[in-house]
Amino acid sequence: MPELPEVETVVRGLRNALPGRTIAGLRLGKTDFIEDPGALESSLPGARIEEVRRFGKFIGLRLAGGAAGNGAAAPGRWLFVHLGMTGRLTVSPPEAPAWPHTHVWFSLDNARELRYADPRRFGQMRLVDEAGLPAFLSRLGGEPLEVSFAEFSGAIGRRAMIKALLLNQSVFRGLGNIYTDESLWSARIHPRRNGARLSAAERTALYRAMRRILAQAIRMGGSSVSDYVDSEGNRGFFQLRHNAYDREGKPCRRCGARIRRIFVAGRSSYFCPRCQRAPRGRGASEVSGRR
DNA sequence: AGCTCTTCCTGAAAGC
DNA sequence: TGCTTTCAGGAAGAGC
Repeated sequence: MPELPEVETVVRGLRNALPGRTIAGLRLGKTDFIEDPGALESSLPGARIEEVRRFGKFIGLRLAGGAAGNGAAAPGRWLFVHLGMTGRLTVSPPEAPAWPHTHVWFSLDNARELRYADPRRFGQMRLVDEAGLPAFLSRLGGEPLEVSFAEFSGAIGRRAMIKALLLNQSVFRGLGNIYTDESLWSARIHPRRNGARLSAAERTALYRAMRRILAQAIRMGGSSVSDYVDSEGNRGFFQLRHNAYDREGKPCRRCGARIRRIFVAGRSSYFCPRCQRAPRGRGASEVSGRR
């Protein structure tokens, strides 16, 4: 599942290949994950890719030129790509075999292809013009690696389970199931703890853990637990360092207790029942079913 | 405000 | 062995 470190890795790769290139043409397969497929087809050919940026889990390609639809020069705009769970955005020679479920092919002006493959099509692709950018960004919280401790502390000081807060993209943008579980394990905080009830020491530990883990994961090229590969098709290695995520029944690397899995905020949550003490009240460590 | 439930979709894994 | 069923999960929307 691509989260912040995986998307950052993809973006760094795309930065080596895309800026300055012009989109010569594009071909679409299934389009139900694209907000307005017609807009892509009619206006992207001829557009130049100026910049590649990451906004949380979104990959943003800043474009200039291309058709505006009425013959006038197109305004600046962004093509946003979200990889969902199984999306892959890669650059390859046109003759290279495509992954199964490739649905978008952008031919570039240097005989390379930018391709988007996504078996489950939980990804997204949409065009946003400059005027729409503030509205797009307003739905997203701060970047986890850029917010100050004061901002972090304020954002999680809410009456909701800390796991739900960290996953909520309007609180912070870019965290997903893997990095929330890893951060909470590292900071010894149970996923069902109430954000507003975390002590200053716990908030500090969580802030530091989150930053350290994200930075380390980026250095290792992200976690490849599902279909994730970078822009060149390579897998990441951080999955080898996971301490909690996907380790149900395995010994905690800190205390030896068995890692458990419960559902919190509608997601699997892996944690150590000994290191991460449940909040007082209901049996928060009981394994609950879903649906 | 914030929770649960549902929907989207496919392939891997479990079940029979 | 082989076919069928179950299920995970990011985001968004509905309903409570």
